[in-house]
Amino acid sequence: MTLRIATWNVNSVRQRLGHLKDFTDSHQPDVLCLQETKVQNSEFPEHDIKSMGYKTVLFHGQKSYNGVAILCKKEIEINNQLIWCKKDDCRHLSITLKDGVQIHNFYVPSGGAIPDPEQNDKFAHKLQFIKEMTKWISDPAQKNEKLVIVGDLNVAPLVNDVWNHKKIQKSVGHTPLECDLMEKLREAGNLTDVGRHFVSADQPLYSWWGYRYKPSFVKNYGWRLDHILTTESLKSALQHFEIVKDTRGWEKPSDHVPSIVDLNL
DNA sequence: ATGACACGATTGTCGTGA
Repeated sequence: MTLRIATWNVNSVRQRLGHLKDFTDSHQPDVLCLQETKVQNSEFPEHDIKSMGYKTVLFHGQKSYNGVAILCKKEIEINNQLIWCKKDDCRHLSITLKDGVQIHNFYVPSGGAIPDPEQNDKFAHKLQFIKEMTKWISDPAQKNEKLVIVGDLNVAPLVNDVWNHKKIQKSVGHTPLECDLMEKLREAGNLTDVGRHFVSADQPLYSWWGYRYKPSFVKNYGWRLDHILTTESLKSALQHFEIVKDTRGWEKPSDHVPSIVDLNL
């Protein structure tokens, strides 16, 4: 059986319903994890999403900012949401499927503009969040499970995860400190970076193109901020990976595009 | 070189994203 999991920072679920339907129809994910839904639970467009074919729709949101959701066509055994950095700011949701595969959907804090935890609380929060994830995945109780960790991790860890490594090194999201923390997270869980499992590290690979500089997408000034990581027990199941770049060229797009993994279970 | 745009909550403009 093939399980297709996708992750997409949609930058407002209500603004992206048309794109969600088109992506669902064209790529048929079994599980679609969303970030930056930007809507409180009472306003979540549950009915619209269910009519796209998702049996189970889980959401954890707040007004204006953040928010995650998991859309699933399969039966779910367990669902859960964890608190990170002692704040319930809607950055995590997880499900466990009947076969024991756990899917964890994360929206890591972006970290503000100044890459200094002394001067910038948002950056301190981001560093703390990644450290907590590292501690969490270090626990053999997690590490030995069949885990798929997806989401907008807001770090582009490798040289070819940004369009200009030299220029961007001083920017939040690609500082040596953040890149190092991401590598430690990966090592702590003995995780496979699925994108780089399929696309060699010497090739550019991006999932985000900013809005502010208009021609960013045309010029391919991108960053790889969205990730899929799997634990060791799923490594042999990895079958296919894809970043669906097309969506960035659609009308009124999210600044992020979906990433997809197929697992052969 | 951090401005540029998009979004939500608001009614004028601000906080946020990265």
